[in-house]
Amino acid sequence: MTDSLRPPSKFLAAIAQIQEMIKRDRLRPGDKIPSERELSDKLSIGRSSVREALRALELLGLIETRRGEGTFLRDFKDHQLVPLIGTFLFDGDQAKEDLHDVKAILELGCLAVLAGKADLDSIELTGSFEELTGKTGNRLLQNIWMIISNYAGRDPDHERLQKLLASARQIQYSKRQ
Amino acid sequence: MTDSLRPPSKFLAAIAQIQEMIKRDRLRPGDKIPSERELSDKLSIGRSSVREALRALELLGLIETRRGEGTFLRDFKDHQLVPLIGTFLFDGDQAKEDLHDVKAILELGCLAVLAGKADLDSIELTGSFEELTGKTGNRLLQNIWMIISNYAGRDPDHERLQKLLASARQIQYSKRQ
DNA sequence: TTGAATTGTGTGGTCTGACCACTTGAAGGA
DNA sequence: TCCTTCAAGTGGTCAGACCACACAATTCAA
Repeated sequence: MTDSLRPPSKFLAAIAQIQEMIKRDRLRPGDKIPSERELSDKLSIGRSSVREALRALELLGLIETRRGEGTFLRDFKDHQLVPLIGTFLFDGDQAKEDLHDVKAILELGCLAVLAGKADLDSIELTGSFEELTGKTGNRLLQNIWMIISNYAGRDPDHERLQKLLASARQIQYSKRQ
Repeated sequence: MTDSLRPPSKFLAAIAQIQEMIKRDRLRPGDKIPSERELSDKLSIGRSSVREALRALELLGLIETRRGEGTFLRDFKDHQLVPLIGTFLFDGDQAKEDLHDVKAILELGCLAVLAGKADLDSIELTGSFEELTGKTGNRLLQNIWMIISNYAGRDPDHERLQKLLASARQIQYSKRQ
């Protein structure tokens, strides 16, 4: 007997089954998922373990719980995720630079994506960058940028944006050739 | 009375205090953190709530628990995090494209960072991209790329990498002017 | 009839105590 | 010395009990 005898913890099992349920029932953000007691009953898992799973998912920002009402699927926003991870991950000062670098990378990439959709020359850099990420239609990119940006702090540095835009235009032109 | 009357949940409080303890005691990956019962005692929080916090941190890949031994700080790797998030986040087919786009963006950015450090011309695209992300020295970038890449699946598409490298070189050259 | 107050039910939030399974190391005996 | 045994500590899980809260139905007074 090597291993594989020990079944996955109820905690993980609960997460998996909850996920499956969400998928099977085609639940969308905002929808309500069964109560803790009901889940405990249906999955034959103690309420404690169900709660551990739900709390974990909540910390990930995937669900939202409202006392007296229930538990709801959440839109992947307003996550406490990264500030949290950041606390663990970043200690020194180097981290701050990393953060800004990644942010810049995402923004440059965002512009590059837009370059493939429309003419960059027509893009106005008036509002926040958030609008631009939205225009890409790439939800994942948008989400990651929001996460990073939220943690990095907003900087209305228009000069930097102009430089980014310039770089992006170069990419665009090079693709045209 | 507007609000702010309701104290943060014990669950979140536990997470916060555990974090603080880790920071205060200068705990490093591999170190052992106090047992659940001890935490429950020290923080004056029921063991259930402590467990909810620990399970959440475990799902994030921040800690590791070994039955009979204890709970240990973990290096931010091998996280189950994103396959999980992905299951929630991605439904349609559009998501797959998003994923690859973001991956490409990160890789382009990675090259751009390297362009600021060394000569891109000397970079060899032999091994996996993982090496390159490591060379940037940007842990965050590395981590995010690993997450995305892990979920997007590895593709040894050298042709695409060459194109990326070309774009990166352009950026580099434009900066030199 | 209408409106406000009450109550009931369902929900998440938390604690406690009790087991079980497992690891470790110390105590004991061969 | 070496092996066995066992006690203590740890995470894993469960059941039950409350509490705080939200909501809807009900009740009762105006």
